[in-house]
Amino acid sequence: MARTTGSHSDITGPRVRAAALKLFARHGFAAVSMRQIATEVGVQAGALYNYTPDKQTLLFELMRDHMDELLVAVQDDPNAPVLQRLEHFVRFHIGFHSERPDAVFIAYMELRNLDAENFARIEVLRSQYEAVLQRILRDGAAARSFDVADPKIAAWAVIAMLTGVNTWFRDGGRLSLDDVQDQYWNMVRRMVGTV
Amino acid sequence: MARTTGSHSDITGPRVRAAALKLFARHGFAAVSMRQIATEVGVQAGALYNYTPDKQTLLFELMRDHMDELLVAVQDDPNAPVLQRLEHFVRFHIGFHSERPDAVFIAYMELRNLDAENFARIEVLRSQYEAVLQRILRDGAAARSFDVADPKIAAWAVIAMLTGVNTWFRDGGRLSLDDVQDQYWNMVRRMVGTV
DNA sequence: CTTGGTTTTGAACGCCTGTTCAGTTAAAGC
DNA sequence: GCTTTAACTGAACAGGCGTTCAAAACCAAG
Repeated sequence: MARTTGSHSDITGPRVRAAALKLFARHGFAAVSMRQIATEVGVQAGALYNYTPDKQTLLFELMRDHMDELLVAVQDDPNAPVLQRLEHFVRFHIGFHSERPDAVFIAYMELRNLDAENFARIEVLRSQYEAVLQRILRDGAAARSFDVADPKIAAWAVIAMLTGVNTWFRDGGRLSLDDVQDQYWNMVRRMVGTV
Repeated sequence: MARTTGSHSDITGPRVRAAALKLFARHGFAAVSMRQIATEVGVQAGALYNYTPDKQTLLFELMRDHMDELLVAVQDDPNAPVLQRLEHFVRFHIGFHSERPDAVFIAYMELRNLDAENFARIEVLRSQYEAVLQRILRDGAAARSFDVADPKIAAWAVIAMLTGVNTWFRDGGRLSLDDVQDQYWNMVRRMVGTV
């Protein structure tokens, strides 16, 4: 036996995913060819197929990995004060998403390029994330800490608003991440009618 | 002279744009071929070039027409009470966008498929629309009717939130358009700290 | 019914697509 | 230093791409 450890696949594999992530985010899944990804990695197109069975799976796994990371990272303590839980969620969402703009972009833009089965899988993960915020809003409404007519819609509204940050926020711009988190937390706090 | 009136181009032209709008929204600009559009129209691919110089221009004109319509339709009366101006904007945005989901989808998703020049043109139009809401928020802040720390960011937050409606709202669903407009107006009113 | 202009066809252009695979390269373990 | 095998190349496959254009079809006006 030879070449089991220290083989290049440990290096090339991540580089393939990184190149795909970058190019898909920049130009869109359908507009990027396997040869473009290969060139970015510094390899021939055929070599990519050591790391993914096909282009569709490459996209799906990028999205799934992103959603998995998101679900692991979001943490909600049901025993904490509900206002604090909401603040934590808002700051977390902005912070987490601002650190991986490419993955976020792909996760929101390339859903329609997934086949039906993969689409359904991603949708499950997305719903699980939304459910975290819905739970917070429902608990807050039940405790009369919040005044939200429809927690589902309020959750969608908050998430859309927070995710929108990624369209303009750039590190080193006019506002620091902290500034942005403060401002959005302020807006969300009012939005849910905190009493 | 012959065949000046009643010629087919008056019919085919709009049909080409309608087919492109539908297919671009469903599958994405890069994933749709000129032959697919032609099939949808019931014509050969070559015939499309009587109606657009190329695929890129077809996309650009769909986006430009949508933005033009939007800018004509949005109406803000600087002399009206500022709270009323904001309410009108919120209800208008939701109503206008819910009527043309395909065009909205394209306008937000296909920016990266525009060449640099066309991208810049669309960005100008988008800024003009954002400026309408910014003006309202600024006026409201100046009159101490609103409490907004940063009108630019508040405008982005509101627009992102409102545009998010299109990802889930379907006519004939659980909520009527009026319900949705009411709920979002409620959230926005609180968000800007109406006094 | 002919004329003249509009609209469409259908084939062709060169190039790019995702994917496969026999053959080459190179490094780790003996 | 030889063997083994993971990693990669480079060519090929069948098919699709955007776009062009001569020729045909079509239809209203004269």
